[in-house]
This record gives sequence, structure tokens and C-alpha cells, in this order.
Amino acid sequence: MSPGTAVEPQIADRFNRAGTRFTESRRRVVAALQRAPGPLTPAELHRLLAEEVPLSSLYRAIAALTEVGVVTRTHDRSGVTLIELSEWLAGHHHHLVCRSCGEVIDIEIPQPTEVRVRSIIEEIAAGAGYTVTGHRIDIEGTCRSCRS
Amino acid sequence: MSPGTAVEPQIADRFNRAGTRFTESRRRVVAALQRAPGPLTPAELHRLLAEEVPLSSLYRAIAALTEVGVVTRTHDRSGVTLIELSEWLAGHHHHLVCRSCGEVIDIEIPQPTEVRVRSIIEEIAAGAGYTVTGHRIDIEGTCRSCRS
DNA sequence: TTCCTTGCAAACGATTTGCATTGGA
DNA sequence: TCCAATGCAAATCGTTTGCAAGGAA
Repeated sequence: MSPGTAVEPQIADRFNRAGTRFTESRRRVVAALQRAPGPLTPAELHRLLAEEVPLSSLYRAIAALTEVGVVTRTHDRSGVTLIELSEWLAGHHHHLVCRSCGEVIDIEIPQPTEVRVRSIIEEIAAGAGYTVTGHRIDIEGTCRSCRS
Repeated sequence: MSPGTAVEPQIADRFNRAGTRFTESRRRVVAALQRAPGPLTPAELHRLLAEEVPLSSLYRAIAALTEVGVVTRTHDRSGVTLIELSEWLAGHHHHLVCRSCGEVIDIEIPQPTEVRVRSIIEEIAAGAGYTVTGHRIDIEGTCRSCRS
């Protein structure tokens, strides 16, 4: 998404077409995710929203946003659910996971590198007779602050 | 692990050193995983073992095997727990996930390709000040049978 | 005997759902 | 008005745990 593009109208449009609404709590979830450096757990979102959105409503907001393709659910290595903006909003990215503090941050890689990655992935999948539709790379490491 | 190497003694040894035992149900779990083409959910394992190992015992067996590093827990994109043999038993591999039928299969990639992958990963992590300790690549695609 | 392991049932934590109520177009 | 969204409490699902019984060294 190019900088400066207003995404609210696009999101609202998706909700309209689905016959549902881009309500206040759903807006708040999107805003919180936009501010975050990486994916968040439902519990973290709950805290960030000052617990003003009850958990059950938060889960429903996440479900509604997932339904219209605005957010995506992932899971870290230990199975914890992570919510993030979908790639058309956040851009294609990968995850860097600190094995020490557990923080997950988004990382975008330069186009030429991404091209190399794609070709390797195609190569691997072709050998198994798969047609690639997407990929995900999680890099596990130790972040600067945990290392020092 | 080179073919023909008996792994049972090595596993038994790990249990011995831990002061625990390589019991029948734990052996069955390992055997089932060795037969499978990829990781299995606890429920699938339960079925494969003809439900002879009660779920709670199965979970305890998985925990014990994880404890001694024989099996590893992962999670698919939808958060479902997957159990697989650790890499020293199954070899370093990645996962190919069929977006249609959901099956996950292990895939080993040739050494030269793996080297290319590692260097790209190091490159990405270095840019963010991370020290790499591991990586995980999940390729999402459509398998041959779901495509035809 | 001494621990480890097992099976059952109860407990748990995360997520979902039923239902009555509220709210926006 | 009408239908979607909300809040609460109860239900559900996968997983874990307490406890008493069974089993190997």
C-alpha cells in the first residue's frame, strides 16, 4: 500500500459489500494493529484497547475483520494466536522472532532478495508437484537488546 | 540420520540419561511418526494408535518425548498442533502445506539450495540486528491431487 | 521398595456461542 | 424499521493436572 493512501474507505467498502459494518470496535482493532511493529495476540489487543472492548466482542471483531480480509490470523511457534493486518494493508513481509523475549516483528525484504526467495521456493515446490500460492518465512534469532 | 542406523537405542539412551523410560506407548508414538509422511496432530496420532493410548496418556507421551528432544511440536497456519520427529531423527526439512486439503508434508531440500536459503536468511536478520538461531519456511500451495 | 507411568475424571485457558439488548443506516 | 453488532454468561475444544493404581528395576 503506497504511503498516504487512505485505507479506511477501502476497508469500509469491503464491509459494505459484505453487508456488514465497519464499526467503532473494528476500527479500534485496525488502528491498534497499524500502530504495532508486528502481530499481536488477542490478549495484547485487549490490553491495548484499554479493555474497553470485551474479549468476546474483540474476538468477534477479529472474526469480522478476517472475514473481509483485513486481518489475518497466524500462530507463533508455541501455538499462540497472532493477529496482523493482511498483506494488502501491511505489505508482504516475514517475521523475525526473538527466541529470548518472544517478540515478533515484521520485516520487509528488498525486492531483489524477495525475488531470490521466490525462485528458491518455486524450485522446492515444483519438485513435489505443488503449485505455489504463498510462502511464509519465520526467522528465529536473538534480538539486539536480548543479546547485549 | 543415515539409513540403517538403529535409532531405538539412541532414544532409549536419552531416556536413561533423563532418568525416565522409553515405554511402550512412547515407542508407539515414535513408530507412528516414523511411518507418517509429515507431522501429525495429537488426534491423528490417537486414531493411528487405534485409540489404545488414552488421550491424556498420549499427551503425556508427547510431553516426555519432547522433553528428551525426540519429537517437536509445531503448529500449522490455523493453529492446530502438529507433532513431528525432531530434526536429528527426521533430518532438516521444511513444510509444504496444501491450501486445499490441508495436508502438510515434509520436504528436504538439496544442500546447495539450503545453503542459498541460509545466506538469504542471515542477510535479512543481520539488517535487523538479529543473530539467527533457526528458520522455518512454510510453502503454501496446491498439491497434485487437489489440482487435478 | 522406590519411582516412573498410566488411566480416569476434573480442571484449565483460549475461543466461541446463545440470547436478549443496543445501535446505526 | 430492520438487521447487524454488542455484552454477558454459559458452553466448547484442546490440553493439562490430581490422584490412586499398576509396573519395571
